[in-house]
Amino acid sequence: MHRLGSHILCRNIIPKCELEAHYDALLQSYNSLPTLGQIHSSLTTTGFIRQSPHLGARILLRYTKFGHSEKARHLFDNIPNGPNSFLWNTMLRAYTNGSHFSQTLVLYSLMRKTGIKPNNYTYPFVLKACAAQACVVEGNMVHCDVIRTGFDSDVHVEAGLVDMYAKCGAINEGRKVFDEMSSRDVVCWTAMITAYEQAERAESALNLFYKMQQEGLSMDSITAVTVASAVGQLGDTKKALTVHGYVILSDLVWDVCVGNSIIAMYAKCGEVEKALLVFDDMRERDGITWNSMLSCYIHNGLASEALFLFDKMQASDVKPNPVTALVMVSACAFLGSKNVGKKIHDFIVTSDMEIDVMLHNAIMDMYAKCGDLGTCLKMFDRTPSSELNASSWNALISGYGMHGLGREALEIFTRMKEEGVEPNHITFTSVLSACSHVGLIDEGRRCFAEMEKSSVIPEAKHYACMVDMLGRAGRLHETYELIKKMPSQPSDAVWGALLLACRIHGYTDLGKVAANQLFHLEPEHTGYYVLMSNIYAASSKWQEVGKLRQYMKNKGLRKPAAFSVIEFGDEVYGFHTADQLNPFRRDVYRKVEALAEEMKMAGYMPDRSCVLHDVEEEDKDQILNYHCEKLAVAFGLMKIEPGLDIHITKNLRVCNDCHSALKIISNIYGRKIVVRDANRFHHFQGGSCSCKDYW
DNA sequence: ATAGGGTTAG
Repeated sequence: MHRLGSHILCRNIIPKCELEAHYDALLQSYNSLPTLGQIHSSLTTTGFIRQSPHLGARILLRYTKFGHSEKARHLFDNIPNGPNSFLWNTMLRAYTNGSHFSQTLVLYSLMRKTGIKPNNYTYPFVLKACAAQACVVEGNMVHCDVIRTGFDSDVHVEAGLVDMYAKCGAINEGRKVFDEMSSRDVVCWTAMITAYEQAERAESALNLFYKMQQEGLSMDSITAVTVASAVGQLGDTKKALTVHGYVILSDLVWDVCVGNSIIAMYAKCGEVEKALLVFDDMRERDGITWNSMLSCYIHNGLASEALFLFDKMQASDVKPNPVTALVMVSACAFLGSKNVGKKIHDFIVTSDMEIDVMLHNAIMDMYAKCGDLGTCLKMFDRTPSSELNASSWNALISGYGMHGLGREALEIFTRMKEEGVEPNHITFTSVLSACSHVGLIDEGRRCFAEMEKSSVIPEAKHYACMVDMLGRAGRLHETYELIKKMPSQPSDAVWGALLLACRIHGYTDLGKVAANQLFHLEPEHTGYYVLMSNIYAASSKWQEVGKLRQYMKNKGLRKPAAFSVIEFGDEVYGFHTADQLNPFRRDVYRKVEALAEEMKMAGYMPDRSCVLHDVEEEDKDQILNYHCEKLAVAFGLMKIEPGLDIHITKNLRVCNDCHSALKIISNIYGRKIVVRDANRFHHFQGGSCSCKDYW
């Protein structure tokens, strides 16, 4: 600041133009806000700022660069003879870029009142502010000004208008502007395509994209990303391949953002291998690239592949970020892999990444879903209540519920309300299903009534919980009445819950009502055909059973593969019934057959009704032996040292036969076996299950 | 001297 001071002292002997040049140079070379403030204040105290509008404008510009719109505005208001158009635009830009959108609009109306003429640079800033706040009325007024001042054929202004209308939800207005343009460049096309994509009108977006190509315009990386997102919405592999082709032809695949969006597009189309090919071919990968590939695996049911890729990511030059952590933690929750989950938790704690509420909640949820309620509760208790939100409480409530601890879940629900946290739709789902798992009917009814009085609108999933709860408890007619009273169309979950209740309690006719709805709503869902044929079988209606089976055969419907995973050390091992590739299959199959003999000695009788295949009766026992949860248990008994619990996660519900077998096995081997199925936890110990056979 | 389209991981 010495130089600056000397200039001020010598101001009387240096001509004004030279002084301006000096300050210009100073402003160029000093790039920090404090210095700028010092220059500003010395210019103010010496009064130069009044003598030289040029310097004032310079400082104003600098202030806007640092995002200090207030300081800039102060200078703006004190410019002798008022600011020129350029400075008006600069000031508007400062507000818009600083997200002070209402200030932009206020200043714009001041500009009009003052009689300053807006120009082609003015409108984009103002339109952006309207778009950001979805001010369609103001936007419309600006549009009128645009027409009045004759800037309605400027391509930048027009693109701004299209975008403004789209962001205000007035797509058709935007389209009108778009259609009336005399010439459109790639930006305008992309603005219009994005408008459709954002409005979830993916077909329209793609049609417009094809039209753009027909007109001979080539896309750029932004177009590519938007179009890929539109295809992702449709989940259409054929279209995905076409878009991928265009991207290759336009030489855009090497753009990281484009590559990322192509991976996400394939992920949403269920094309894991294609996504992986793109991933492997990328020349450059950022955090989003890795996270996209990880979540591609997870959303397509390949969580163990995700764990493998996560290790590779740690060895790469891109380090995991909080989103990576979130993706991985939920993968572990899905798989029920507590050891891996803990490893990732440790990684999160030791790396210095920021843990926000969302991640914190996801970790608690992971522990609960991996059967470690203790750690979940400990984390909850150690968190200051100011840092807990509804999802934190939900994690605990659903955790207790899944373990069949309905009373505890209700207690937490009460505490949550006492602490002033508003329950949301997930809270009510968790509470209702907690009640359902243990048959707390009165409490469940009370919660449902409470929800009807609260601001949470009961959705189909809440009705499904109620139907499940009442149905399991045998109150089938009450259930049916509830369904008839539903304000919306009953979903497949609702009818499914009723069908299950009919299976449990042997109601054939009501079952048929539910099944007919389901066959209509979800014709491809095999589980419902299986349930209905179980109902027929239970009342010896073999002809009907045969008819259903034939129907499934004709339609080529197959039961989704049952799958169990078990953790051993830091590895996750998967088992499914006809797995010829499993490296442990020989030992495991031998063990499972030995188990069958041991169980028979302890009084086990295979439940052949659990086998739907059309095979000889003796062969059914073999099929039962190879059910995936039995294979996983056999593996666990061989590998996991005595004294440790055996944890298994299954993608479907445990079948009746496996449920009774696991009870007996827990008794013979004196081990605790914890199984999480599609609905809840079963803790097998000493010959009985924590669900008390109510499931 | 100033301007328009942005999603992709959750």
